[in-house]
Amino acid sequence: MTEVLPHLRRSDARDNRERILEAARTVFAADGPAVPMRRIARHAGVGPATLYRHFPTKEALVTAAFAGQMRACYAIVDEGLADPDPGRGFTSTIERLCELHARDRGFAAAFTAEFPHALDFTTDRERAVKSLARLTRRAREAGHLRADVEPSDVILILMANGGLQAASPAARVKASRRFAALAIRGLRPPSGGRLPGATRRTRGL
Amino acid sequence: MTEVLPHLRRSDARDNRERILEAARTVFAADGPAVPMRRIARHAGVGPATLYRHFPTKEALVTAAFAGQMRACYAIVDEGLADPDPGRGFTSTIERLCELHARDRGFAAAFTAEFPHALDFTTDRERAVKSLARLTRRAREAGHLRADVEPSDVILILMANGGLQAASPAARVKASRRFAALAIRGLRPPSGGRLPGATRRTRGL
DNA sequence: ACGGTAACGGACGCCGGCGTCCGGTTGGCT
DNA sequence: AGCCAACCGGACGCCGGCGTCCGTTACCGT
Repeated sequence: MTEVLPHLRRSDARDNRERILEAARTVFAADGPAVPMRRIARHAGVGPATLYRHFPTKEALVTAAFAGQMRACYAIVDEGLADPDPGRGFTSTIERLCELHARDRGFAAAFTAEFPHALDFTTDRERAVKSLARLTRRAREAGHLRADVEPSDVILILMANGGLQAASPAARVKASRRFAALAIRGLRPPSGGRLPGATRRTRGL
Repeated sequence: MTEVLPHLRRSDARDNRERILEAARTVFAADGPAVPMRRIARHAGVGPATLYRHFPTKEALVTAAFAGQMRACYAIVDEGLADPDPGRGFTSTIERLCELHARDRGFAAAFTAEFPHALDFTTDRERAVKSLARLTRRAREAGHLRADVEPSDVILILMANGGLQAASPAARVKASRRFAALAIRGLRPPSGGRLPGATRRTRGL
């Protein structure tokens, strides 16, 4: 994991790398991933050249900066799968993912689809998506979700959650919580129990 | 309404104004309101100066370009209120608003909150929001929505709907439809009937 | 302690968007 | 038909972000 990169042979380089990553996390979280590279450099107390040497492209920086958040996502989904109660596992996963995304604006954008073609962790992302799908099917087959709920609906909800923009992070989190609760209700069977009969059809779709 | 502006005394000026507006609608709808002014000018076959003469600021252009969409929004909400069935009126309003916003990316952004302080139709927007609130309360009091649903939840849903980004407009509309159906279910009382007893509590909030 | 080199960061040129000026064009009125 | 002003749009200078070069600094190994 902690391989010796060709550079980083010196201590100050390692320090700078860390300072850059921390600055990136802070700034991205606050203002989204669209901020100019130089602002991150300034915030890290570092020249632009140094920033570019460590992370030649913004995508590289984003990938490195959000590796931790990405792991947190996996952890959330895995813990959901580990929950013996499929319904509770599903619910808490959605809630926690929504909150995570609300807290970190930059990560939300990156996770959803900031860089069109492929962020470096696209593969990892797919793994998480697959787990999420398993989690969803498990909850559905246990009768905690309507029969017509599909894994893609969860993605839909997560994307929609990303649309919740607000001035303060606190307001974002609050809105996100409310939204998650609402969306989860939308996925549950009519009476909350299991398979209470035919699923009522909804207009369109 | 069709007052004689100080300029526009000549026919070519009126023509250009129309061409600019049409170009703006097209480009904004396709790529959102962040596109450079010059691209709209080019698309309209007009020089930058002409564009700026007609619409000194991007906000002015957006306002003018989306006046029609804005009216469509009013119409949708008003028709919802005109529906004798409060539940159906509410449902179809949400569905139609979501679809409208999905079709026109630029308008969605503008309507929600593209320009922080005040788009020119902020007042109008507030009127629409008020009507939406009335529509919501009416549906709730008729027992078509859960007792704890608030008008702000509808705003929440519309904002969330704005987070549904997709490459093609068609995909956006499709996702938006699915999402609207899901969200509406999230607002309905457990068994779809009216006031079937105490509202089940949800974790948090 | 000292040489060599990894690493730093100020400074540079490039690009694209912005808003405006001004010489040329053209519609409208007599 | 001919004038005049309303109107057009190419061209300009400004700004801010980008990515890179190179002289300087300071870390590390002997």
